[in-house]
Amino acid sequence: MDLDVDQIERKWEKEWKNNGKKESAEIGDSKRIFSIDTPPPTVSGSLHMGHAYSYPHQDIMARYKRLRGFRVFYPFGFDNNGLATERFVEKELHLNINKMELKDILEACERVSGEAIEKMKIFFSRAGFSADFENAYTTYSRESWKIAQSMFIDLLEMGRAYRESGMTVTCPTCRTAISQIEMEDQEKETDFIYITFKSESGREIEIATTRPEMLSACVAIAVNKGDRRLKELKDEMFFVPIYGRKVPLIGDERVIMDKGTGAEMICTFGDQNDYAIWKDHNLELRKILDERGLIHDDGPLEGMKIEEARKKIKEILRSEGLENKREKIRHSVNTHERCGTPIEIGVSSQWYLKYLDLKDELISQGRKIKWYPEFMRVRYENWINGLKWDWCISRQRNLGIPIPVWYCNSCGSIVLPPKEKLPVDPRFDRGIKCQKCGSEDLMPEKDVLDTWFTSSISPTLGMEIGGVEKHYPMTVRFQGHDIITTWAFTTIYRSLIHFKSVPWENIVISGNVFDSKGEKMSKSKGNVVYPDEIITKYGADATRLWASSSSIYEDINLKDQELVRGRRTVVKIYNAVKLVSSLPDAKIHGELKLPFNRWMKSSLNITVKKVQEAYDNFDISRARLETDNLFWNSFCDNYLEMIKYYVQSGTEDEKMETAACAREFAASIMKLYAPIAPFITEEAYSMLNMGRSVHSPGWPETEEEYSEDREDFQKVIDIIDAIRRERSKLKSSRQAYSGFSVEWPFLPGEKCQEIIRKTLREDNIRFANGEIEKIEVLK
RNA sequence: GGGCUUGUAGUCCAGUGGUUAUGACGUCGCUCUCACACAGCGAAGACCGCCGGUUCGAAUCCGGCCAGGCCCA
Repeated sequence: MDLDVDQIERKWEKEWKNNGKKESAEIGDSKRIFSIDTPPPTVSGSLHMGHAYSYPHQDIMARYKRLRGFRVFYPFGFDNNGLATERFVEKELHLNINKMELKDILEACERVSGEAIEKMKIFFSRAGFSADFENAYTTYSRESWKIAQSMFIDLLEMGRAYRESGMTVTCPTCRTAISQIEMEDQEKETDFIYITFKSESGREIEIATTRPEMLSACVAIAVNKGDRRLKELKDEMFFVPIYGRKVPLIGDERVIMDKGTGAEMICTFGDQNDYAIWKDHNLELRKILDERGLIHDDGPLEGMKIEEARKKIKEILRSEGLENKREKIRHSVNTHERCGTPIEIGVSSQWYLKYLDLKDELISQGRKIKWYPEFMRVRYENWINGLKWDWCISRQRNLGIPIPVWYCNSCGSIVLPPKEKLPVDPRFDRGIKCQKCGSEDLMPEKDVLDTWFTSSISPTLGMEIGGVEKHYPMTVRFQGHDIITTWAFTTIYRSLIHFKSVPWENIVISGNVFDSKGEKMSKSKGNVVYPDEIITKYGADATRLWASSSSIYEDINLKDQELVRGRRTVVKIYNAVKLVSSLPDAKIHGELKLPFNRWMKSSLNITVKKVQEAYDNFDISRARLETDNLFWNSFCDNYLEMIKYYVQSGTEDEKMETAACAREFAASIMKLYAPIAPFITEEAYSMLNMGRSVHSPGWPETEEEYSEDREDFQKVIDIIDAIRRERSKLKSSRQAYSGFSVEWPFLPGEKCQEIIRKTLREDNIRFANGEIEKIEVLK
């Protein structure tokens, strides 16, 4: 008969909800706190397998710690703030956000993301997560605004936040400035165009460029300082093809000699390298890109988008014979991670958070946190060492927490709202006066804060909004290795400047999920599998068992076989407990007499200790492995086979002792599995009539008992195994033999001989003490 | 290009110096035995990526190479 896993899981999901179980707040010892800083999932469509893989790890630890009597703080949030959500809503409603009123945009975002969050909650509940969803926060709530704005003002007052006009990295598609955090390198194939510049005196120099559309912004030609052309041509001025302006030749060590022709054109804001050279040589400013990413060259490219302009200028260069050569090259381009658009360099006023001065401190903060695994910290440090610019936190978008600032038109000072007035939205709120001159003629700041500005204070949000007692630093953060440089980094940074503390004592890094072939899942490849499909097919417990099947930090492929194994474990648990639950409901009194009870008790205690140590080290797969071994091998394959005779036909004492032991052992094993497979263990626990929930505090004991008996009895099991092997060799179901003769270096006692006979259901087994292990079949 | 990391039976995954390398999926026998055929018992299947070194002894430590992955340029 098939076990209806789905029905069982739904039953308990409902039961837990109805009982109004407060999973986070009141349970456990208030002096022993285990708090989890959960990365709020981004509200941008459906959940992916990465969520189904890494969120169970947190939940398993939360459940384990509750069993151990800890008070667990497990707040949960949803990230509905910022660009990702705004773009999601845009897509979902087929909106052209650029043509809408700000108010309408924000309203649409709030509505759509609210619906998406409800759907996500349904999934998290179905998957058996025990986080505090009742008090779930969102990163865009009024409370979040208030906290984020208040902290922004703190940063301003401590001189960490500043506004500056300078080079900015912008995304022409998303039409906003972005930070280094959001940049991503991508290999792209591009045309490398060779163009000759001629001088007034007819001398020539050939340059190569991947961005011919920037020609009208060209303000110099640069070669390496060691290039002989620098001496030969240094007094020449060269005409920019098509545009005819004159530009000088300069030398700079940053120009790579063997790339292209060794000469390149320097445009204002061509790329970061251009910008640096432009700045150091005090070259002319030529800005040809506007905020919308359109080119203004007062020439053939006027008003065109970048891609379009590039195509056009290549045509012109070719048709006018100005292009010497065209070469396909692959090179890496900085792009915006959200949309893949190559970034542009511009000049504008933006808000920044200063952190370049804190590199050493940030590294030492990182070292105060215990990383699981340790080597992941290296990535954090590499990232910090590679930081080039302060964190640009202003975004020219609609959805985001407003920067709580006005600018006084009379005296020019920055006007802040009083903290009790927070949250504010300068785009709508009026009635603020300049603190300095009293003027009411203020200009509101229209920019909003980067999403990471809010995400980076998730510990604070969790505690303040999630209704959790102050407990800082939190015990642990779980997250993927792909966001070490974003989430982990920004959180550690914010924690340092606001609280002079690390945000958590531990950080546990998990891997990514790939498809069954080990390839990244992507919509374009069509290999995306969604978590709800998996749960529907295999059940939530099986999915969680899958998530616990290998080391957390390893990338994992979504393989059927591991899910099948998980489901089998669930079925096996159910069946084993079904047998035990049919036995008389007895309690253990005093010393155990039967050797298999003593052996099982001892084996159990050893395993409990190992499992406990594994969980304490966040080594979930190890805990799973040890539990599996004990349950499947010792408990099911041997112990349960042994007790069958004794609970049926043993003496009254034997019956009672064994029934009581089996029940207690099964209940203990359920405790070991409970964090990983919360549903089936709850079902099993109720079948065992244990009264309480398997998830109530309580953990089996670990004292070593009967350890000598365990070792002795292992020899008995060895004999059983050997006879089984012998019997299997006969390949016959018919009893074509009358029994076995066993010669063994170890002679089992009377009771153990009986156990062997009864377990194997072979009445005729003769035992003798011998030198070697020898078994004969009696005809 | 730099850093980190992985490479164990057809497949997945344990194992960090010491006897015949763990377990699962799959395969092949036997068994529908009274919890479970989504099972039990048993069997076959691994030059532990390749090369070299350290060591009495290496899957395990060191170096090089090859092949993946991730992060950063």
